Amino acid sequence: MIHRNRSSTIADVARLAGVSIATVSRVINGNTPVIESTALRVRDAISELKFVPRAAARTLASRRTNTIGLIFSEIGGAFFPLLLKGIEAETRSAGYELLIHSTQAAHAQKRRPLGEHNTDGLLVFTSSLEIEELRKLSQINFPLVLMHQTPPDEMNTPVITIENKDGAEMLVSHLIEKHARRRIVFLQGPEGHEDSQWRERGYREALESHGISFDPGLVVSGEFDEEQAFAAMRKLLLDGIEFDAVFSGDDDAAIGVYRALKMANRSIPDDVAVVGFDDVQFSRYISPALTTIRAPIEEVGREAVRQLIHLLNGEQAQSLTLMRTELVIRESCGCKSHDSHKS
Amino acid sequence: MIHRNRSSTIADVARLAGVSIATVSRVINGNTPVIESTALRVRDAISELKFVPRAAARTLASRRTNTIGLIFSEIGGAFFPLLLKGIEAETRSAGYELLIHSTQAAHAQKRRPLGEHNTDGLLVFTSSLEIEELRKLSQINFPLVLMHQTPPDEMNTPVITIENKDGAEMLVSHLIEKHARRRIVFLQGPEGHEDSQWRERGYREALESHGISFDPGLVVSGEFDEEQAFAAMRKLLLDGIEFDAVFSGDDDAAIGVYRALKMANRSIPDDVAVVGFDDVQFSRYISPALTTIRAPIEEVGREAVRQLIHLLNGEQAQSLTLMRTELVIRESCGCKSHDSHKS
DNA sequence: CTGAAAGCGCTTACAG
DNA sequence: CTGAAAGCGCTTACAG
Repeated sequence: MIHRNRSSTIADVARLAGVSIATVSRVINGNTPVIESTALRVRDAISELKFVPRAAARTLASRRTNTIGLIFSEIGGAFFPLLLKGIEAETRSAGYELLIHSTQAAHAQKRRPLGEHNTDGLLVFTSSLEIEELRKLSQINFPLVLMHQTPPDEMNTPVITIENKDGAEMLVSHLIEKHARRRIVFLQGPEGHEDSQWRERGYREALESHGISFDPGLVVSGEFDEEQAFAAMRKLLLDGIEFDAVFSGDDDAAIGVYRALKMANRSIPDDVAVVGFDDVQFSRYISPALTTIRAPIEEVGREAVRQLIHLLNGEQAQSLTLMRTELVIRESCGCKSHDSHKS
Repeated sequence: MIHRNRSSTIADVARLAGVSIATVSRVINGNTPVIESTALRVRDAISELKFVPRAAARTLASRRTNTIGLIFSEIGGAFFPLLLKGIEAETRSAGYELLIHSTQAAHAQKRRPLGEHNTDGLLVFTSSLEIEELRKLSQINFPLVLMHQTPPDEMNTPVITIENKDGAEMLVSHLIEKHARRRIVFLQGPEGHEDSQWRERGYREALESHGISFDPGLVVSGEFDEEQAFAAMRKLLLDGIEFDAVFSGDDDAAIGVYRALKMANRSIPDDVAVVGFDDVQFSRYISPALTTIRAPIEEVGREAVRQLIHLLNGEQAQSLTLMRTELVIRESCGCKSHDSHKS
């Protein structure tokens, strides 16, 4: 360990200001009235000594970590930055620290990385935590907010999610109504993925309300993943399945769909219209620009923090927050671009 | 505050195992020999009580936070996820926690969000921290590693950065040699941005070594930003400046360049070749696919953590780590795509 | 190899 | 409004 001249503590401040450490603590926390003149002396001493309270000591004494934990599975995807941005901003403005953990490369960890021992509450994205883990946390009443995942009934944990079904329905209805498509492929996400299930429901309802009968042969698995979607489309093409549109499940998968169609010399959107979901950064830049659903990802993050903070304050939290989604029409559906962003 | 039945402490474990808390501490930390049979009893007690040590108590007692801090300015950009991914993985595998702070929306914070009071060391990206702040931390010998930023001479802080100059030189030489371009615009990044300065140097050396004289009229500011780059290109075009290629400074700026050129009906790459820098996610998807430099961003993050950990262990750290960059040839330079990823 | 005890740096009843 | 003191839950010399 490198030698560092011990930085000052609350005792140093108290001595310099000529008060007790209790008084220093009170002016720092501002939760108990302190006579202004002494408060002033304390503040002077604090800035003279450049005193910064140790987080660990405060946590230990107050039994609050003042920290929120975020558990996410795929750091590094196109989805994460936006979510994180919202969460970071809101966490910070509420005066909390943010501890992040990715369960992605989860080598059997001996110690739970995030939990009651180092956070006051947890934000959990989709299936980044085993349902059993969630249940345990819920049982000890540990403050928890889920994003894009509904908890088991008995778990009464607040969840923030988006209008997946409405979004999907808008998308598919648009293909049917404006572009006269009737054989629309749907690429499912990972097994059990809730976003995918709702999107599929929206897809089916759109078909139904337009009198198009559901064809199970048009529903295949794209895993919300470029490569998987590519493979699935290749197979469909090789099998000679007929279709005039693809709802790729999400934007990442749309990339794979584009590749497969181009390889097969099917033009987008003339031969096959393609639509995605999420509106991540690259969606407007691919060619043709992707028609998709804008999900308010950053706002999902912010709202999740807000609900968690309600919980931390012992207040009531909203058990379900459903965020509106919005149709973003570009070119891959067959429209001429409406996107104000493009020239 | 919600009531939670107090979870078990080291004292509970000690009682159940019939040993002192010191012994429990020793088997947890494994730094002092403990006879196997008692160690076993302790481990049993730990799992029976589901004991997890409080981070705060350990920190306070050991005077180590076991936490690394990351200071970054622009969460939410295309660059951040990759960097974070590398940092997260390496931090975790070294057994440290990661605390993240974005200085982006830095409302005057009363308390330094990350520092000696809550971390053992800090990772700082580019200019996300004032040089004065850096100096203060350096003066008290606080472990610090910089990314993409060289410290003032007296500061002897390790830095991890990439071969900006080489990369830029490869890019510009490619334009000159393979595509016979001679009037190449360079879009600078933000004022004082080190990456930009090196890239400009590479640009100039490439010109020089090919006997092309430097024209200051071709160097304008794009700020590594889509909108700024768009505006800069518009102006160049309106001013009637002649050019046959653009090195946009980074990939984000390339998007703005594309828009401006398309708006002016200049074809890419026939009329104007365009190259970027970074190889972020969207670069292969835009049309035409962007020729750029691949920077090993994730590896920069990992290496930064490694160096910081050397510092934390009181070992010598490498004062400068320069990561290789790689030319990624796609279509915007005028080549037919070499990118194995595309069909 | 193990225990008793001091101490890490704060917060917070409890008195006054 | 302010102080003395207990206590938060660990780690780590110091003895033995």
